[in-house]
Amino acid sequence: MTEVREPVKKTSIEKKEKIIEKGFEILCEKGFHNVSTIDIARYAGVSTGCIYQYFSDKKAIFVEGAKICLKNICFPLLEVFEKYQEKDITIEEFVSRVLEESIKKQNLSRNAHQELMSMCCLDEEIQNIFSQMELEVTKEIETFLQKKHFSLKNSKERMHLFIQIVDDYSHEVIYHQHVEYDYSIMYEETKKILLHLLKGDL
Amino acid sequence: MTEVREPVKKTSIEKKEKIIEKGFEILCEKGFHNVSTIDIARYAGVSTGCIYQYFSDKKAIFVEGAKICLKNICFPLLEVFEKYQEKDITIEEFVSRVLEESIKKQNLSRNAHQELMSMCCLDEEIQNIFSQMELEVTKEIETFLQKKHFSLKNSKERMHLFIQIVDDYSHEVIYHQHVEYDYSIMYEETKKILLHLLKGDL
Amino acid sequence: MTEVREPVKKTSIEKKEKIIEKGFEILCEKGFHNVSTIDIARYAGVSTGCIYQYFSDKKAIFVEGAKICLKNICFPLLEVFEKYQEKDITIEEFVSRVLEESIKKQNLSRNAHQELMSMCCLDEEIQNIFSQMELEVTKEIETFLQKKHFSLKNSKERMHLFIQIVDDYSHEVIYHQHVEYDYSIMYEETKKILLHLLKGDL
Amino acid sequence: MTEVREPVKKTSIEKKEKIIEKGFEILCEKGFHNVSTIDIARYAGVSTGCIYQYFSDKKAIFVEGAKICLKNICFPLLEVFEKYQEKDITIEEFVSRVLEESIKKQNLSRNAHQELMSMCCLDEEIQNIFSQMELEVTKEIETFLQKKHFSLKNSKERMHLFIQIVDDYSHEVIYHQHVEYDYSIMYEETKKILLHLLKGDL
DNA sequence: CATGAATGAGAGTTCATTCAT
DNA sequence: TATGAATGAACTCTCATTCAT
Repeated sequence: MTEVREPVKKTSIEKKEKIIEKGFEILCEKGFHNVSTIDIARYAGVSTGCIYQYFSDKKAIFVEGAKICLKNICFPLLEVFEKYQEKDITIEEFVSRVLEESIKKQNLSRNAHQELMSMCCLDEEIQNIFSQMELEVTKEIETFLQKKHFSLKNSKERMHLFIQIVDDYSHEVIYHQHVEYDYSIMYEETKKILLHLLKGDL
Repeated sequence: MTEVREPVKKTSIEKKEKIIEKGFEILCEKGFHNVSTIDIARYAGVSTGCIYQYFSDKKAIFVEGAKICLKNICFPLLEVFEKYQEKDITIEEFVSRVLEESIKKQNLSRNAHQELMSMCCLDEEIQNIFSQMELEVTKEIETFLQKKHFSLKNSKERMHLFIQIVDDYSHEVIYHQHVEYDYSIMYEETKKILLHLLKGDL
Repeated sequence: MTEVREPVKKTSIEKKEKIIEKGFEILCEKGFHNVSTIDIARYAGVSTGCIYQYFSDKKAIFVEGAKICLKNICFPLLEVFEKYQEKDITIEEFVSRVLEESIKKQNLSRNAHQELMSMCCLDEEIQNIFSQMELEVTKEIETFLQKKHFSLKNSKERMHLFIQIVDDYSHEVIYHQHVEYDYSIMYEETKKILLHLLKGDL
Repeated sequence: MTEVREPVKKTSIEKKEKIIEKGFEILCEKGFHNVSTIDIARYAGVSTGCIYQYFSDKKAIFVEGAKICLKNICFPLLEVFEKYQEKDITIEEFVSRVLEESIKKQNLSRNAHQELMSMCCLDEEIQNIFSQMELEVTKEIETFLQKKHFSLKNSKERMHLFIQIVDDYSHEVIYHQHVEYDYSIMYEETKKILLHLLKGDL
């Protein structure tokens, strides 16, 4: 394996970022195994050789992209938490914001989520990134609840369920589109579960 | 594509079944794209040519395996429903049985679930199999509830959430093994949500 | 290579003949390399194993078929020679009959000729069969001419040209179908050449 | 099918040409179906991957080679026509030159002709290349004759016969080598036919 | 004798990675 | 640094041939 360099020149940094951005985009759109490094290079507007200057292999591009993508998904949620920590917002409104924000962000990276799930299942490195992110969000919500003077029993486990259900919901809304389901009802039912998870009176 | 034959002789049927069983096993364990047809043949104890007598291509083996695997996951659940339809079982006990059965079955096919999720995301054929199975289970639960004289509001959407959460739970228990979580607490919290989904008083 | 048996039972002889007939037919129609032994077996209504009882390999079927096919093409010509040896037929009429008969026969085995030419070029065994046949026809024409009291100078070489041109003509008429050519004119021009080859007064 | 690139660098152009030259050579020598892409690569001194950079598949190499080969066969003939258009050459001498040139060229590409005929019979693409070439030569001869003030009846059909017989002759001389024939006699007889075709007084 | 399931070497083709320019 | 032509191992799939039944 050729030595991987870290770019220092401004133009080089931009090049690396371009590869991550465009590379992750096309990898997610077409699926990791259906995209060649030549495709990535062409799509990012660089040469194949250039890719191997900044990345050890094809997977590394995906991993870098995944990290950024997850941050982009998580940060809006974290922002919601922060935004409403000081304000006089009800828990009900909070849950609504979280769901809305989650859908909004997943919509921005439709295919990304599919491919992320795929890779997550098969690749330990990606799995760890996921875990790490979940922990961060979990902590943030707990802080939020404490500030709101909610003392939650079994908070860690409930937060996990909370995140999982938020994720399931937005995933279902965006992709599956089961024709049999009424998504406004699904929304209400999901909200009820989330609320009870936060309120602790299940 | 060479014609695909359906085996009639007993030994041939066994051979086809062996390819599905062993093939699906190794495909799930190592990931679809990390296993060659030669690997599958060797692992199943047949020749590569033999594989192409009964399957049009590599994916066909996975699809056949996936169908059986999903049946194996779903049937135990359906059995639970049937088993307790006539008996004097409480809803609480019912939910416990469902969770236990779900974990038991997923344990039998650890890696399968990971690879299934992967492929499900990327392949429409697998997606449809999943959808079909969910519908079947949904109907079965509804029948069960009717026999128990529960009339459920928003039943379809709740059933979807029910199945999803059961699946999340057993998946989490088996794979993620987040060290931070207390799985007996997770179990209790999950049960509470499931119960409320069935009772309708959320 | 398993021993090849010569069939003795009547049904077996019929089976071998069926394989040659049907096998050669499909080999010519689709091209030697585009037909598998399984195709041949199915088309001839026998098992693949059966083929290897009477033929050492796939090529052997083609060779046997080619021999018969060439006989079928040559014999009608030879018949023409014989038929008109005793009768009071003019050389002009004779040439017409030869051309007509040649076309008629090639029409009966359209694709055969194409595939024969292909194989002839690449395979010495087929080449020899061709040479042998040409010699036979050559001799026959000479005999015919002697009976008609034509003593021909350079007869062997002229006969070769004769056969070649007859073959070219019928091949052109049947396959090429160049839209630019008027085939009745081609017929007349060809006849003139052939006549002069026989008459010796070129 | 991976995209096919057109080489621009001098070394790459040479590489592509090498593949055509050497590839066509070995394909003709051993027969299209008896040569693998690995054989071609090895014989041309490149990697298998390199072949697929410049050619969509194995057949494409053959087609490119065939085009060049046919040009090499036809151009010397066309040159003969041009060369003697202005000069005070007799038709008799002209025919001699054509036959000599045809043999000379076919000798340079012995096996090519065999394989070309094979493929021509089975592949429409090659057939078309052949037809195209024949038309070109036909036109050229007609032009030649007009300049010599020969007005030929049935010129198209006669030109077709002319080309066919030239081809037959040189093919026979080079390959068949029937021991029974005296090739100097064959030469004289062929010349007579060709002359009469041009002179129109058959 | 007949069968056709099984074999496995070998086919054409792809693509992550390298390296001379 | 940047390039993209070149590499060749590895892939999926085919089919002439064999052999247990």
